[in-house]
Amino acid sequence: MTVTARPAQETAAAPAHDRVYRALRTRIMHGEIAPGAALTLRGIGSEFAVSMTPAREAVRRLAAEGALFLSSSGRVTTPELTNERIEELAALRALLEVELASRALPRAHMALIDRLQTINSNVAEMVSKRDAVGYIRTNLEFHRTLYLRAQAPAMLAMAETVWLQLGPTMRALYGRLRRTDPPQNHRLIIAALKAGDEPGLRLAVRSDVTQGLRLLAG
Amino acid sequence: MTVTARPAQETAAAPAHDRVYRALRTRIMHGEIAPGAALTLRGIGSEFAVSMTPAREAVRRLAAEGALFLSSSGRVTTPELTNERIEELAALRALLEVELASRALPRAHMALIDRLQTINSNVAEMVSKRDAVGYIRTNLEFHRTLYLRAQAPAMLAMAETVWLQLGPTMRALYGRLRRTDPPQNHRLIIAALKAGDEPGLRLAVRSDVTQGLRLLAG
DNA sequence: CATACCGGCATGTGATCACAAATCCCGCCA
DNA sequence: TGGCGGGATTTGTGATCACATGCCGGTATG
Repeated sequence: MTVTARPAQETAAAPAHDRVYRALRTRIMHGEIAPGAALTLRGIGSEFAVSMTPAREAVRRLAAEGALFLSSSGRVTTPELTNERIEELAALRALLEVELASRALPRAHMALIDRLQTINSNVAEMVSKRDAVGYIRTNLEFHRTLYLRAQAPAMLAMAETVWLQLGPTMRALYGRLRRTDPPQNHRLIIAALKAGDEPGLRLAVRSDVTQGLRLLAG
Repeated sequence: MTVTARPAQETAAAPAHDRVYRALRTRIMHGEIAPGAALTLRGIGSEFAVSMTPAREAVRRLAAEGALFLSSSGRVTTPELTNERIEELAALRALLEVELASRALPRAHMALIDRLQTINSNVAEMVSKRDAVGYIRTNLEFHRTLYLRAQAPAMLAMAETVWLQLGPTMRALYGRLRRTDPPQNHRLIIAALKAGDEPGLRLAVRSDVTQGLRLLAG
């Protein structure tokens, strides 16, 4: 088939493997797939109406980012993380996101803070609706919006890779915990941004990032 | 063709795409390819006596790790980093490797320190021989040997990803700077390990990781 | 009733091919 | 002499196929 040249709308005319990659990536990052779930190349191919070739490329790419696990025989599943691995990834989030927030701080003007507050109200809504996927999505949007201001694309890419790896597990985790209180740490982050309080910001981000992942230790 | 089932020697019987991936990865990480150098799928395929399919998978995997750059039309080159990107990657190295070293410290016994000293003498030899690739290789071996003790595989994988991205640029950088003095920071690292001095270790690692990358700012 | 064997099916791997588009190079014209 | 157009070639993309292997059933046997 090759590229059918979208009549309009699309500016890039994305190749098939890229469309598949992006679709799967979003699904995994948002926790729409359970940990340990199996995928097949032919299954992916038929779902997106492509052959095995682009499906394979998308899967390889995701596996390289740690978003998928390839068994020794090549079978594809979402990763089932051990507690140790989860703690390590949480530590990575803390390390990377504290730095990103710190770099974003001097560039965070009122317009950005307003946007963060808007997003945060969406987060609160998702929490109250107990919409796990919606919560993960808006929560990541909150963090990404802040970190984009850091002007550090490589660092942001690494943070997103960690989110990807945690995706399926996040879903399982947030499904387990029944919370309806709004995200308190997000308010601390916004307050620290307003005050230009860097130590406070670092602490708030660290708490926000590690809070949800701690409860599995019990 | 498929797998020809190695008679012996190999424990894993690596698939073609994996062999290609590993070979290219080593080359790139060790700085054996110049920044901006072009690769072709057919070229890679014929070099490793495989078809385009495994070559493509290896390239995609490396591109996902940032080791290769794919132009919008799909052309494959090693990345040409801007100064900003190099500084960001150096900051990432500092962030990740300081943490890894810190986690390795409590587990660093004499046997490990001895091995580090042996590796370090190899580093010194490479420096005196002005062997850029050999220097990069032994230098990374020094760091990896230390960080393996941190028992943090995800964090180590991220650090290696950063090394990969810097590979081609490292070569160009170290080729430019004519140094023959042995690695002073490595000695500081070893001394801090012996003394169990965590702040000193963090500082030494940070200096070692950022030193070589600073000179481009001038 | 548990376990080991075995056959069929599902699945990943790699080769090959057709196609489109990007790139390159050479000659032409101003 | 320098820039530009156009055709040949290079190059990535995606589909399809043959094949080996691994997985999962049933069945027979202890």
